[in-house]
Order: sequence, then structure tokens, then C-alpha cells
Amino acid sequence: MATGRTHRPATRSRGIPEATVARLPLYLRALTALSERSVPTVSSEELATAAGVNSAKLRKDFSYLGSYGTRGVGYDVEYLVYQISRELGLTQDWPVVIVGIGNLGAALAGYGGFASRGFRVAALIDADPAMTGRPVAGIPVQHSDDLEKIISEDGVSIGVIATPAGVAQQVCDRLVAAGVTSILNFAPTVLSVPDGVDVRKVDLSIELQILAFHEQRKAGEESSAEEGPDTDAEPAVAAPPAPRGATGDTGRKGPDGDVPAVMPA
Amino acid sequence: MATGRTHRPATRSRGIPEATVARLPLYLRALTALSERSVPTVSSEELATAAGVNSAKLRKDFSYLGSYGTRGVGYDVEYLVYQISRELGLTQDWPVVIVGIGNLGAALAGYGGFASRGFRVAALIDADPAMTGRPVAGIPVQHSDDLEKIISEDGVSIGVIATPAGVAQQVCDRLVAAGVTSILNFAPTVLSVPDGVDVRKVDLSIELQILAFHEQRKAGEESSAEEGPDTDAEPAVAAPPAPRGATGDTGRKGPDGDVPAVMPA
DNA sequence: ATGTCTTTGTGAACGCGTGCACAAAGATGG
DNA sequence: CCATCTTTGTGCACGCGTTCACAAAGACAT
Ligand SMILES: NC(=O)c1ccc[n+]([C@@H]2O[C@H](COP(=O)([O-])OP(=O)(O)OC[C@H]3O[C@@H](n4cnc5c(N)ncnc54)[C@H](O)[C@@H]3O)[C@@H](O)[C@H]2O)c1
Ligand SMILES: NC(=O)c1ccc[n+]([C@@H]2O[C@H](COP(=O)([O-])OP(=O)(O)OC[C@H]3O[C@@H](n4cnc5c(N)ncnc54)[C@H](O)[C@@H]3O)[C@@H](O)[C@H]2O)c1
Repeated sequence: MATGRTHRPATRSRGIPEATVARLPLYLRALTALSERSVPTVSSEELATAAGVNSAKLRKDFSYLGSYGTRGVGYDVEYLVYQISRELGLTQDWPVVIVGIGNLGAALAGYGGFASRGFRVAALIDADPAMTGRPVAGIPVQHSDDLEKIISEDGVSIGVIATPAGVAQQVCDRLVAAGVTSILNFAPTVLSVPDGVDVRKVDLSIELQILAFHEQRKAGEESSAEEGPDTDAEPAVAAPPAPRGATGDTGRKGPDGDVPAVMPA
Repeated sequence: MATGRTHRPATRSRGIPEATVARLPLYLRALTALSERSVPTVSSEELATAAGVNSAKLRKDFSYLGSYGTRGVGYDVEYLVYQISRELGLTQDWPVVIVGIGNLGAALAGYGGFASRGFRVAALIDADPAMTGRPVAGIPVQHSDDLEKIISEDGVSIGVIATPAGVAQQVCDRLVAAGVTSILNFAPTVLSVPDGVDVRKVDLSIELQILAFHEQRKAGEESSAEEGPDTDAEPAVAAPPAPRGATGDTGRKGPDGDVPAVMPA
């Protein structure tokens, strides 16, 4: 789950559980595909399979939205697409700004998935003067000095942060101060925001580490009776890593502004 | 959570809850930062704040790993970095292949966060012959014909998919057949894989839609007593969308190859 | 050695999310 | 109009995850 809001009791949204909200886009995607193939109706079982979830879960999810199905038949695809879109707020236009037009920011700017669902890239913002004015994906990059002006003039409420981690918090603060109330953060940092502002993060590094954990378990399990050095069980007084501090490079940073690695032992 | 595994009972990993595993990288990042500032020890309260979680939760998470703290003092930073790294399997080298070197794939290839924690980009793979041999981020792109060879020769067990959605499943199938058992999917599709293979997805579009949902609620709440057209409550026989099918563009696809997947019916 | 003070580790309670299983709804055919 | 058959909507139980609250552990000073 590259997800991650800043804690909070969750489940608050007019009775619709957070877990359900997170699945609605999945259903919508599957439904859109059916719609394009002009499939008129779909059963919970079929749709659940397409979305990769349990059919009972899907029905319960839909029950939070209302009774949009017909027993013995299924759900009307078009109608459901409309209802979910409306519930997710996709029937309106959402201007979005992307801050930090580097490798990732540029890729995001050119991402078609943005425009496909009511999201419109209103502006690209970068602090590098050399970038200013240069078009990326057909949109001219604007300088971060104008951030506040851009946000307020275009009525932007959603911001995407793709800057180095070191400056993400200050960029976030400026976005929030300017009126942004939803932030999608790609920088590997924990952002702190005032109440009323939502933050979601996408963190490649975390996802890989989670995969590595499971990968390690798989590998350790098949070669269980083998010669497990210290794979599991008691760390066997595991040699504590050489006490740091000797690493003289004071201001060292990961190649990208990421939190510097560390390779114990 | 741009997260998302293919359901499954979760919590299986030698007693360590899945939710805890997902937070370990967060702790590790905070600890690494402390380590570089040569901070010797840290309390659960401090570390929890840095990681953006509840301190009781953090302590319970660590308790699954063992008793690595000292009451009255806190946790030894270096030791904890080592323990978590070991638990996550970051003390070993993980060769990773990236398939689909387009805008996103290229950005990922150049991402420093990869190398920073034991992940090594073993190969970049693309189906476009024009890309073959061209270096991206210093690594020459290889043709997808050689996918199987690359996987087996380098002993790759983690694959990243950054291809258009339409081919993601077949790319996935080839990766799995070649021996990959962990996949990080950036394409907006549900991948189906055999048991024993882990899939995590990062889906920008879903994250934005979740933000939009909450954003809509915020907006609808402040202007509650206003002129709510049909914001909430009974959809008031909500006008069903103009019955589709009239949209002549048969083979229409999301501007990016988004969605078209699905195949029930 | 003893007392104090800090902080861990965890028992217990609670709430959310999941999935089973089934009654009710309604379509469809005769 | 009735019987049958499909599929929804949901009551219910269970398990995971979160959080509170506190006893025990141990550092540190005297
Ligand atoms: N590249 C990836 O695949 C990838 C993947 C996951 C996460 N990330 C994260 O995304 C972020 C960006 O990655 P990248 O590879 O594009 O880095 P990058 O260095 O290529 O781009 C960063 C951009 O941010 C701009 N910038 C710096 N300070 C700024 C400020 N104060 N205001 C506005 N713009 C500012 C820079 O001018 C630069 O153009 C990093 O935090 C990285 O860790 C990247
Ligand atoms: N660009 C983004 O910011 C972004 C964000 C989120 C998700 N995505 C998703 O990531 C994927 C890639 O996005 P992109 O913008 O880089 O697209 P892109 O078109 O720039 O790149 C796709 C690349 O995949 C290659 N490819 C096609 N078929 C292949 C195959 N069978 N085997 C190997 N390579 C193949 C193509 O040659 C191309 O280089 C898409 O599914 C997109 O929806 C992109």
C-alpha cells in the first residue's frame, strides 16, 4: 500500500469506510473497460474478479453508496460508472499543480492518466531558473516564486510534490499556506500538515523494501533445513554494526536527496 | 496506500504483522537520519514523531522483532538500524529489472533511492528495438526478447513493470515464468499471479481519486447550508448518464493505454 | 545499596475490515 | 399468475490492527 495518510481515525466520510473509498477507483476502472465494450450489466461476481477482490466485499462496498443493483441481474454498468464517478468527485474538474519538474515530475506531467479522469495539470512549478519557461509535456514550467499566485488564481486544491526530500516539507508548507488541501507526495519524507489537509504518499523505496522482506522469507523457507547461518531465530548475539561516527562525511546525502542509505555490517 | 497486494490472509510472516512490515522502512529511514547525525540513542516517543506514528504502535512493532530497547533510555540507533535492515532483508543485494523504459521507466532507472538500500538495477528492458542498446541513466537498455535470459543469468527475483497497461499482464507472466517472485507494478491494471508471487502496485490515478473524494467532501461540507444541488442524500432520481454506446469511438483507450484490460463476460 | 525517575514491553479493550452464508427481491418462463 | 432460478444486500462472526494504560526494568544519582 503505497498509501499512507497521516494517521487519523480514518472512516469518517459520511459513513463510507476509507477502505471502500480506496477500492472505488478500482471498480471504476473495471467498469469503464466494460463500458467501452458496451457491456450493459455486470454481476458482482464478474466485476469482483475483474477488480481482483472478493464479491461479497464488492457488494458491501456498493451498499454504502446505495442500492444500485438489480437482484437476479446485476449492476447497470453505465449507471454505476456515473454513481461512482459522482461519489469520488470526478464529475468536476480538479486542477492540479506539480512541484519539482525533474525526472519524475516530467514523467508525471506527461502522464495521460491525469487528464483521463477530471484531473487537469494546471501548472508545472520548479525552483530552477533554467527550467522556467521551458515546456514540458507541452506545458511551460513556471518558477516557484509564483507558486502562491498560481495556486490562488487557478483555484488549485490538489498539489503533487516531486522535489528532493530535503525541500519537500517547505514546499508542502507553501502549498498549504497558499490554499492547497490535498497533497500527493513522492518525496521520501514524512510531511506534517495541519488538520483538514490530506496527504497521501507514493514511496517506491518502501514498496521495494516490503517486497524484499517477503522475498527473503521465501528464500529462507525453502532452504530451511539447509545451513541457515543466522537467518532466523535468536540473532545469536548478532554482531552489532561497527559503531558509526567514523563516517566523516557530514553532509552526505543519498544520490537523490533520499535519506542516505546505510549498509550495516 | 498505493499499496495493494492480491488479497490473501496477510499476516503470515513468522508472526510479524503485515502492517508492521510496511512501517519498518519508515522507521529505518528515520533511524538512518539520526544515525548520520550521530545520535546514539532515541526514545520511542521521539522516533515515533519522526516517523509520523503513534509511539505505542512503534513499540509494539519493535516488540515483534525482539527486545532491542533499554528501559529508561530508549533504543540504540545503530543497533536498531542493523536489526531492521536485517529483518527486511536489506543486508543482501537485490538485483532488480525494470521493464518498460518510457517516461516513467527512465525516471525510475535514474532514481537514486534504488541503489541506496541494497537494490541494484540489474537491467533495463524494453520492447522497442529503437531503444535497444541506448543507455538510460548509464545502463544500456536490453531488448525484451532477452528477458528470460537476463532474469535467470542475474538471478533476479524482483521485477518492476512500467509498461503500458495493455501489455502488463503478459510482461508479468513472462517475468514470473522466468523466475521472478516479486513484482512492483506501475501500470494501472490488476495483475493475476500464481501463489507464491507477491505483487504490489503503485497507482497514481487511484491516489488522486482518493484525494478528490475527500476534497469533494471538504468542499461540500463548508457550503452545506448553501445551495446543495444534489451533493448528498438521496440521489434524487439522479439523471442517469446519457446511455452510452453512442460514443462511436470503438477502440478508445485512456490517453495512455490506461484501463483497457478486463475480460469477463 | 537504595531510591527515584524514565521509558520500555505488553495485557486488554475496542473498532474496523473481511468473508460466510442466507433470506429476500425480482427477473424470467410457462 | 405462479414457480423457479439468479443475484443482490446484509446480519453475523471472526481476526487484525490500534491505542490506552501500567507494571516491570533498568539507568542514574546519592
Ligand atoms: N525518479 C524516481 O523514479 C523517483 C521515484 C520515487 C521517488 N522519487 C522522489 O521524487 C523526488 C524527485 O525525484 P527526481 O528523480 O525527479 O529528482 P530530480 O532531482 O530529477 O528533480 C527534482 C526537481 O525538483 C526541483 N526543485 C528543487 N527544489 C525545489 C523547490 N524548492 N521548489 C520547486 N522545485 C524544486 C529541482 O529543480 C528538480 O528539477 C525525489 O524526492 C525522489 O526521491 C523519485
Ligand atoms: N508517466 C507517469 O507518470 C505514470 C504514472 C503512473 C503510472 N504510469 C503508468 O506506467 C506505465 C508507463 O508509463 P510511461 O509514461 O512511462 O509510458 P511510456 O509509453 O512512455 O513508456 C512505455 C514503455 O514501455 C515499452 N513497452 C511497451 N510494450 C512493452 C513490452 N511488451 N515489453 C517491454 N516494454 C514494452 C514501450 O516501448 C515504452 O518505452 C503506464 O502503464 C502508465 O499508465 C505512468
